[in-house]
Amino acid sequence: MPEGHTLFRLAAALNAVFAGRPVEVTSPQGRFSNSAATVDGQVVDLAESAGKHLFVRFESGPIIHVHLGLIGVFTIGDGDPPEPVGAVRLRIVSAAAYADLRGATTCELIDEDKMTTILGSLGPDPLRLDADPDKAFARIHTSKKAIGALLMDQTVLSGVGNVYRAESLFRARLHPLTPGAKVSRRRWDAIWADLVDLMEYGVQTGRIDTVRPEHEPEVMGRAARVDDHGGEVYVYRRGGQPCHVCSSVVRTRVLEGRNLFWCPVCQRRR
DNA sequence: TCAAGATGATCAG
DNA sequence: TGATCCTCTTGAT
Repeated sequence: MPEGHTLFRLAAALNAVFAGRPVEVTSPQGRFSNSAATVDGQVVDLAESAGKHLFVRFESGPIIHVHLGLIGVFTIGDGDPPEPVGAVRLRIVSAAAYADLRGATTCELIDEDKMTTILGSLGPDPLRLDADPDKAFARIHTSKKAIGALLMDQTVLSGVGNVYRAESLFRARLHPLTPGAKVSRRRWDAIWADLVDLMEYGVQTGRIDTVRPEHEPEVMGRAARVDDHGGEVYVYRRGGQPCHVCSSVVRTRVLEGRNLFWCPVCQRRR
């Protein structure tokens, strides 16, 4: 259930149990069997994330590339693995731990060149130290598309999903249908800095909390958890409910196939 | 018990 | 833009 912070945490968790160790790699479901056999028994070098992509490198060269998509889940456990439950596409097992992958959009074995191609297709990731927000602004600044759509475009910016989109635009008090070309440099710098802050918090806690005491203390008492995927939020999945800040009814509509949420007063169109 | 919807992305038309 | 992939949770029946 991924936005960028989920993948970042996942890479760290996989490194903690598998990096530098030989692992058994299987595909109980069968769809990854041939590729699994190629790396079965090999030593894991390093797991790393970029945007919503996850890469598990093996010392012998091959790389497992995973994209969880909308519904994929990678679970990690200690000790001996249980009998596979459901469709386990990929299972990695070491002497002390195991990891099961289910429901992923992508699970494939790739080489260094393919990984370079994938990384090259992605916009800057707010969680990576080498990320360059100028690259994203260059795309946004010249686009007629809505900023709400541009933030979700992984070639513009990587790792941001529907929750961070809705919440970062609310926190910037920016209407999601504002054309990219009308977003000023100053505005963009503030959104980027906020995304870095929100996503680093997400890495630390495993939750998406965008209403936080240090940001807006007066709102804390009114904010309510939406569900377990995240924490206290301003507008995400709150369509039809009152805005925590101004009490206006939070709006919702579908934009490019994804649900969009905003407050029509706090995020007034200009 | 069952259907719908969900933090995503790709492909066809 | 809609269909599709795939799994899990939630809410309706």
